[in-house]
Amino acid sequence: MSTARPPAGRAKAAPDKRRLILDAAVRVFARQGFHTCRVSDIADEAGVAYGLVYHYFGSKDEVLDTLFLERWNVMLELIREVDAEPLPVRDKLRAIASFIVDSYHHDPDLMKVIIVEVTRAANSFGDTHIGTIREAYDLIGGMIAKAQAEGVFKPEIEARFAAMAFYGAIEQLLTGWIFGLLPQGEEHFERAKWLVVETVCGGLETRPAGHAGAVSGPV
Amino acid sequence: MSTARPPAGRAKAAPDKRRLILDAAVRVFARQGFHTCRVSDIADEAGVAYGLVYHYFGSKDEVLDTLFLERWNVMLELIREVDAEPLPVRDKLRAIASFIVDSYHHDPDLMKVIIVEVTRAANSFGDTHIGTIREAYDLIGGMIAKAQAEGVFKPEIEARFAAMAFYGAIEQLLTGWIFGLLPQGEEHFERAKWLVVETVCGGLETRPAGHAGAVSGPV
DNA sequence: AGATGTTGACTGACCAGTCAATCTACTCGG
DNA sequence: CCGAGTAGATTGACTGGTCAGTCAACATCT
Repeated sequence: MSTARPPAGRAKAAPDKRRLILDAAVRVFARQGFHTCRVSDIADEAGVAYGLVYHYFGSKDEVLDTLFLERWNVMLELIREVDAEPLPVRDKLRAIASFIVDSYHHDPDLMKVIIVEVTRAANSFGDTHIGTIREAYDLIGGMIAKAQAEGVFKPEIEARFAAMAFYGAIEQLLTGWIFGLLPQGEEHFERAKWLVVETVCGGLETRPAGHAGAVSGPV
Repeated sequence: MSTARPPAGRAKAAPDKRRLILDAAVRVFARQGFHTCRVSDIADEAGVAYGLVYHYFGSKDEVLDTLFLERWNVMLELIREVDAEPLPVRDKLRAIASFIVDSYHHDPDLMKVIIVEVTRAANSFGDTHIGTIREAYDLIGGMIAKAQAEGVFKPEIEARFAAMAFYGAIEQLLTGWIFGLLPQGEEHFERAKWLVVETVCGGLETRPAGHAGAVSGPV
């Protein structure tokens, strides 16, 4: 049941096999998929004995759970921080899109695993973490609702729906990269962030005019 | 290898066990997920002997492949038809959104299976059908590119990206329904179609003004 | 009688999870 | 400073159960 068993006072040289296993699992899950890979694949990839995986994790599932929660909580944290600041919606959404795209840029395998095996897995893992996943959607929905209350966004579109569409658009861009359907690279990543925010905000904003200074593209 | 083995000249009373198995598979896949269910679950659900599944299909995989292709090809067909007609982009996209949402409305389980097990499964099935899946994205991308060429849509957003965002927004709405995160029902389905088109087109159109007659909502 | 449909017991492979043994690294009394 | 004691880390052979796919027999139709 325990999700992590940090060696606490460890700080010096130790190779931290737990981390090693987690990182290896990301690569293996990304390459073969959670259901198709064997626990021994993870152990091999980590250069570690089979049994050690079970020393640190209660089950194969727990390895994936850990990976997901580790990352998703970072995102939740960021969303909350952004939400707390007194920024225009557009900037808030922009920050979220940036975070997700940057996460992919930084570790494509991890994001692939999270999206494919958890976020979109309507059975097993998706169900298990639905509450945690939902938090993100709700937070975004809240931002949009607030913008509507302030008159920045049109009120006739349910905030929850808009939040899902926004998040879905981002995730699909990642999917496009994962499947090799969209061109990757720094430049395209920046462009994608801009596109998503521009599109969604453009469609939601009250005053369709006034793209002042934002029309020319990202960075 | 063969995907289907249609009984050809069949037309009369036969219970058409093949169809029975396919329909049962949809229910079982939707309920338990492809990887977690056993072939015997499908046979049981269909009220048919285990071996009969292998009489009609070469493998468990082939059952899913068949379900996916059957439906995806219908969608491809629709997109091509819509594309061929001389309609404004907005109407074309609207038709696509409608089709997908209606498909979910008509058979939620089937759409759930297709999305969760194929469309978004970056390994195995996703890879197998990537070409077919891509066709849909390309077709939509083409529509958007054309609209850009005509000056209806802004040219600075890559059409391919916009297509992915559009499709992703729709799929995420279905995901919201599948996970029980969004309210369902005729009314909400109609609203969702409108939202997606309104949002995406609103963000892509050249003249952000002129929502004439479309602002008040669907139907 | 031949073809096609239908049955379900069986097999062979595979793999998650267990466990007893071995190996560290560090503690502490002498 | 030493060496027995110990707790955690690490190993990999093994087990128990599961399940995709096979097949030989039986049924039904033409």
